[in-house]
Amino acid sequence: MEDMKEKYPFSEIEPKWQAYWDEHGLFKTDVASAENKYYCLMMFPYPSGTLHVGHGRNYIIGDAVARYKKMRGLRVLTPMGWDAFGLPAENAAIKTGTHPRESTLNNVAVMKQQLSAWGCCYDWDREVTSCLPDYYKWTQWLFLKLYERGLAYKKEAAVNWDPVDQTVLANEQVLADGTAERSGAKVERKMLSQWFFKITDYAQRLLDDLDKLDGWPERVKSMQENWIGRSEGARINFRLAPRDNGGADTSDVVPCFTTRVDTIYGCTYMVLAPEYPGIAELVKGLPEEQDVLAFVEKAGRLSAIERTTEGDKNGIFTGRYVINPYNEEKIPLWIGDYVLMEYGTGAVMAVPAHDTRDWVFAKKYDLPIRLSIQNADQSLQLEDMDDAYTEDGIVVDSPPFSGLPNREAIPKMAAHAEENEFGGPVIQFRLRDWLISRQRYWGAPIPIIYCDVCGMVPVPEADLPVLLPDDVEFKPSGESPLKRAESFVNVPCPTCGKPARRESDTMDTFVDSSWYFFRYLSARDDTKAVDTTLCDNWLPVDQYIGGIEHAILHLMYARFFTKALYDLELIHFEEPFAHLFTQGMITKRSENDGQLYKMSKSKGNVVSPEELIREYGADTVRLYTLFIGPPEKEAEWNDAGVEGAFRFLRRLWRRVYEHRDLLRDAKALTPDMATMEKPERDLYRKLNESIQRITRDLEGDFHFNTAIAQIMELMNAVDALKVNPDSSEQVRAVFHETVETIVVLISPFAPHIAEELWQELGRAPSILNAEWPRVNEAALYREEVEIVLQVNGKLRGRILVGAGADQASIEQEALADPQVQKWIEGKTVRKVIVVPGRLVNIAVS
RNA sequence: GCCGGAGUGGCGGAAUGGCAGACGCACCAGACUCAAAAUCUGGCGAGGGCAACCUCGUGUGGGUUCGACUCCCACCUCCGGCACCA
Repeated sequence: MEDMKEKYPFSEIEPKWQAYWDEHGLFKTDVASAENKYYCLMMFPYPSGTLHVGHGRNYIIGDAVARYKKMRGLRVLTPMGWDAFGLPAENAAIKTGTHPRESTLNNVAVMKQQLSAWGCCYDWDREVTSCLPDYYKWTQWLFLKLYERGLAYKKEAAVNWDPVDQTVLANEQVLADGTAERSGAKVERKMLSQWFFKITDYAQRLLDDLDKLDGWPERVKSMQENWIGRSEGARINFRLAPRDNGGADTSDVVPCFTTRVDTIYGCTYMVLAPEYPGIAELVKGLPEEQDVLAFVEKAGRLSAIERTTEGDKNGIFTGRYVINPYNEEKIPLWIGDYVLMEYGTGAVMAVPAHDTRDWVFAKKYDLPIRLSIQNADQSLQLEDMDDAYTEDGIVVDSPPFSGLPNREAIPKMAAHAEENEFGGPVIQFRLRDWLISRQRYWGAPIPIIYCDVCGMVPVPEADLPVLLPDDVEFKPSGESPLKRAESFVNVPCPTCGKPARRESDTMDTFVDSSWYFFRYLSARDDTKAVDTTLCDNWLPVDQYIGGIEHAILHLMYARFFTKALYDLELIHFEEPFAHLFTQGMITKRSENDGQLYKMSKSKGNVVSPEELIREYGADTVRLYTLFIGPPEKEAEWNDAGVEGAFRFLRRLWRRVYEHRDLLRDAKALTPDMATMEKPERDLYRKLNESIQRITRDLEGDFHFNTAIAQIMELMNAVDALKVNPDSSEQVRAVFHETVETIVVLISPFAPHIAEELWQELGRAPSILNAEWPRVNEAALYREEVEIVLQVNGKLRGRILVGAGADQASIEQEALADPQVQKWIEGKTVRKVIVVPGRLVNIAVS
């Protein structure tokens, strides 16, 4: 063996061990057996080309978990792949002319190299790349399966239009402030015919099954719950009052949804969304016609954000009336821009006395207001109110329901609607169907053909994949660039053979990422999308690791896909991820304004790993990243902190170097508690306490920061032992065992140095095959324990007592302690609390 | 407004209801050195005291308890999600 280098030679050993792991395929997993399986999954990245240390946290955490679990004897599956379709590559192509496939695959190669330089190991035999035909063929196949089941459908709807990326977006991809999640553009509304996945069919199941996800963070579950937005209420059909002139109407019912049917006797008007179907019909020939149509037209031009600015509500009277089925009252029918067509029925029963929005609208347009709920002391007076009363109370002026507490009235009044066949209880969700069409090139083509004779025809499975053509001009025009590719668009109809046209839109890239974790199990299988048996054996994923930014988007879509595949009987489980870990973002102060931001080029606060790895090595970057704070929380990157991690690894290296001869010779020695003196006995106890604590930290929620702190403490204790070649046999034995154990304990975090030192200590590589250290319970025993002495809860001293000391004698000793004497002198001892092994608290007065 | 999470030294952070501030960073002092770097040793919440020690201290105010960063109630601030969703 080569002589050990004095200076920690990270730049030599790191590439060496990376090559070793690669050659020996240490993370290549045979999935034929699922015994002791552990599926460790990291969200696969978009290959943007360069990773910064903020991205790195995800992979470093995942790699540490995978290494730890492997050493615990589990058969770990850690695959990696690429979410490789997406707009950045296409936008770059527009600017530079480089084909997205080329730039994407180049970026994949670069990022693979980066991951390797971080020491992150994967089973690359299972690599999936979503932009390659062997993957997107199956994305298309799954689309067809959803289509067959009616879960993929096309409809005309008001959709979110991103004017910068020139494409439509799903609701999930629009932020609360009305800007696009990706481009930051202000989203516009457009009426377009688009493809949707019917995720709303799964709303209740997606909500219910959140309860099963014990391994998920509460906040992610709560975010999904908010997003799904279930509310219980009632559907009530108001009758349209006939025209005065007796003219006919296409429909004579206006249904509405309400969660407050108890207030329906206070309903004084009704409001329709401007997009409500048939408004033109409704007002035809009335004096109000022109004004109403102008109002509708104007509302339609406003963006979602302009329309939904709270407070300002605009409306117009239609000239028509509806009849409240509870009291047969005729009330005016209005149109209001605050009513959403997408929620409920697009019609709202307005109860200004008990709804703040209706109150504002009624005041503005001088509409009548009527109380139908009274407060507890019956003191509500309309004249005194300056806002709606939305609290609970007693139903009034609502025969035959008057006098009921309103919460009790709700089910009774809904049942009344059902009995009389003008409505009944219903559940309403906020969740909308998932819009998946994108008017862009770099995505999986939607496998549908439009034939003038046969209509919409799915591409036959045998014809998959529908390949993306290469010769396409990328100019964004608001229509898919594929639409201008003649050879792509013009195809014979698969059914009748007549000339037909292909769908030219591509799928949202979130479709690709909704099923990749199934594909890892059979990535090279060209006969089917997913392998049912392998998936059933290896899923749900034991540990999923990724960013909180996907709390709703990807994680909801993937759950939906899993349930849909379950219904298709392609798999036999309904939730894909048993445990979810969302790591916090790494932030850094911007040099521009000194504020903390997520790392991004535009903020000028990006730390790239290359320079750090060159200067300190990958193990230092890994150790610091894991030590920076609790991994689920945000953390601020601090360059000085990196230095600290480096110092620790260098110290560990030096300690082994300094004592290399002693360590080699001590290999044959065994720690024996019977012959240990106190100093090495203390270290031996500390060693075992550390193993216990570190294991607990990792088994819990991956508390790497405290685990690493514990290793540092143990190292401090090693140094305190002051070992030298003349030390006793037991000192040398304990020293050897402790150093060797430190190397094993640190190996998930700093694997390169651990491998090198492991070998230096005369062990055969790889350390990944080493067993995780076990606690020697006997070593934890203390002959003497320190007892803290308190008087009235304040620390007044400490004593050492034998481990077996009984409460009475501890109490006696405590009371005899001079410090304690001082504080209880002249006072009455009222109570003495003895917590064995911990403290004595003496209450005096 | 509703839902979720968090407030601890100069900084990142640690503490099964039982010694608040582990570990690291920064800083200060000392050793080594011609010197520097590196390394090693020690100190490092605030206030008081020559000192032994004492008082205060985990966002604020109450409460439970022998004992509260930890549990309960009310509130403040910050972060995230939802929000004209009827």
